Amino acid sequence: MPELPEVETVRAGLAPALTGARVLAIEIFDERSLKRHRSGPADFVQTLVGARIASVVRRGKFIWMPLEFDSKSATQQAGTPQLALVGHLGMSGQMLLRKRGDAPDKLTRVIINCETKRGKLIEFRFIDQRLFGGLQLDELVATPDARAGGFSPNAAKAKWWTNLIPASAAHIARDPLDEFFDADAVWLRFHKKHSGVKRVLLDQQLLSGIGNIYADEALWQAKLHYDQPADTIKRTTFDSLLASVRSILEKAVAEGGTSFDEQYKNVNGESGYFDVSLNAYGMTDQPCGRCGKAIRRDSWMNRGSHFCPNCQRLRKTA
DNA sequence: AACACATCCTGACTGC
DNA sequence: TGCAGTCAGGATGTGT
Repeated sequence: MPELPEVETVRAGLAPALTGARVLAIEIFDERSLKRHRSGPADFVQTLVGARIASVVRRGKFIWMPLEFDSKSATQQAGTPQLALVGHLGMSGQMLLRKRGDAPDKLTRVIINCETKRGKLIEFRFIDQRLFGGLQLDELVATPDARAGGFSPNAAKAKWWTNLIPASAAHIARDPLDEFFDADAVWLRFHKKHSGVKRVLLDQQLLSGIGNIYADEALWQAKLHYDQPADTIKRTTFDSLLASVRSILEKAVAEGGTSFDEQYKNVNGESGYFDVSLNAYGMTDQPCGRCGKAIRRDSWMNRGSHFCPNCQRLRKTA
């Protein structure tokens, strides 16, 4: 499912169409996609209809759209919290952009009808097979470090929402592609952890955006076993692991995300191409691209860990 | 506090 | 064809 590169591809696809767009109407086909919106589906609709989308922002795997309300500007000035439409793709979510009236997409859970700032009528469709993802309206709060909440292309000029983040995503760490990502600070916490390095890489509160695929790929590139305890890893190894993470994420972003299965789609419903360059994930029994030994898949945390048993060995220190 | 684990869900695909 | 079993890239709450 979607990890940082897929979510960024979606964000980048949504932004040109949705920035400045106004919400006209909402169709809910499955309320479970709104379960994280605590005030209920009716409140979701009532609040969101009429709002204008100010931007599309991402941190890690979270996407949010700061909202502006013409009719409520007076109360906003009086201290009402700023709101954002927050989305998470979970394991199987997609966010598609369609023209009003286009053929239906399977498993569509919510449609948000919008008018773009150029006056085009479009549908933002939230599709989700497993319902682990969802949409919600959430209050924006100040970031703890008073810097940008997340990535968006028009954040260069400070806007009212620049240094805000949805409360529900405030605990999510900056991702390795974030311009304010602090490698030294991450190292300080990383090297004290006794858990296996893969578990630590997947901890969104330490660094965000990495999921099972890119964890396996980065560990393969850095020649680390998934269960190598983080506190046995030297700073130089951590640095090269981080360099691997960054280069893999950047490459995947440049290629528009992975499409290992049919779940991941960009906003036009198209798959990415990164799967051709996977070295570990999904390569069970295939020869390792470095040494030729068969890639192994271990059952791990209710999912899979793919690694080369020759290149990626558990060591006393790494 | 830090860590490990169970749990939330459905649909597509595989193999008998 | 039908059906049971398997699998899936995440996040969170709970218990130790």
